[in-house]
Amino acid sequence: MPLDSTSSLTPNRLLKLWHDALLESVRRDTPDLSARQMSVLLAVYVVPPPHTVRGLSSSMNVSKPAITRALDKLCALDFLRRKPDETDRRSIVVQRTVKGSVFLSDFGDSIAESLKHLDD
Amino acid sequence: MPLDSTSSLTPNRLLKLWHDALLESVRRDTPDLSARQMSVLLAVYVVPPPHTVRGLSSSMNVSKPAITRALDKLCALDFLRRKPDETDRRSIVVQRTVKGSVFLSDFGDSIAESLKHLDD
DNA sequence: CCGAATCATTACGATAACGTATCAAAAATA
DNA sequence: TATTTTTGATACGTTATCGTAATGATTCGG
Repeated sequence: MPLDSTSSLTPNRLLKLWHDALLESVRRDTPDLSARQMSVLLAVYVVPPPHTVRGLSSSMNVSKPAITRALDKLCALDFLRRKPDETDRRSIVVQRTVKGSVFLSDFGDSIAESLKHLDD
Repeated sequence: MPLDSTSSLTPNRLLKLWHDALLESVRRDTPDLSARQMSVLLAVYVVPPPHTVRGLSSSMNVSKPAITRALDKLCALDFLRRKPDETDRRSIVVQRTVKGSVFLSDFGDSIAESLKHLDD
């Protein structure tokens, strides 16, 4: 029997999954990112490149300065990297880093763990 | 074939699910809660009562003033309610509200929707 | 009883994030 | 080439949250 046929992921159970995984990340000493910051980070790792400030801004429906600030923090954490766009030097390209990959990979594992113990 | 046997919820796919659902909540005009605030709200709705400040504080590994402040915001939104504990009048009991139930119910539906379209 | 412990909250100064307006630099347009 | 547009970043004042330390109220223990 496949692991995911954890009875059926109803909205209520998904809410519990969200709670468990979120609680784990709040408890841990991991850098606590706002919803926006986390959303930016995930976008870069989950959505195919390239990623620019204006692209993230429009897809998230958030002002450009807010994206710039989120990038400031995520770059300071070394979770993302800004790289000048050679073809259009007004733009920058947001890239992944090893540290960011590890952070999100751990987070993904944490969600999977929460899913595994959803009935405990 | 059950809906949830969506191939198999690997950590990477769970990360994408998290991204999609989080993006939806960032995009929407819904009140944006910090991770801690969301965690408090979810705890009250997902974990069996009773809920007190000290209980939330210790389970989340967060200072009591931080919980009080989160409650300030969540009560202002009418997502939670403080009720004096009759048996021990030093304590308060945190309770659910209709508005909070609706908010979380909608959020659960949103996650379910993201799960449904995980492969789009 | 009366001091000590426990509960939630408030005070405080520091830090972080917000939105709007503006900026310099580069590109597109004319 | 001169003007306009676009891009990402900064400036500015405001609001929100933080952690530590106190505060008032209540309960517990001797």
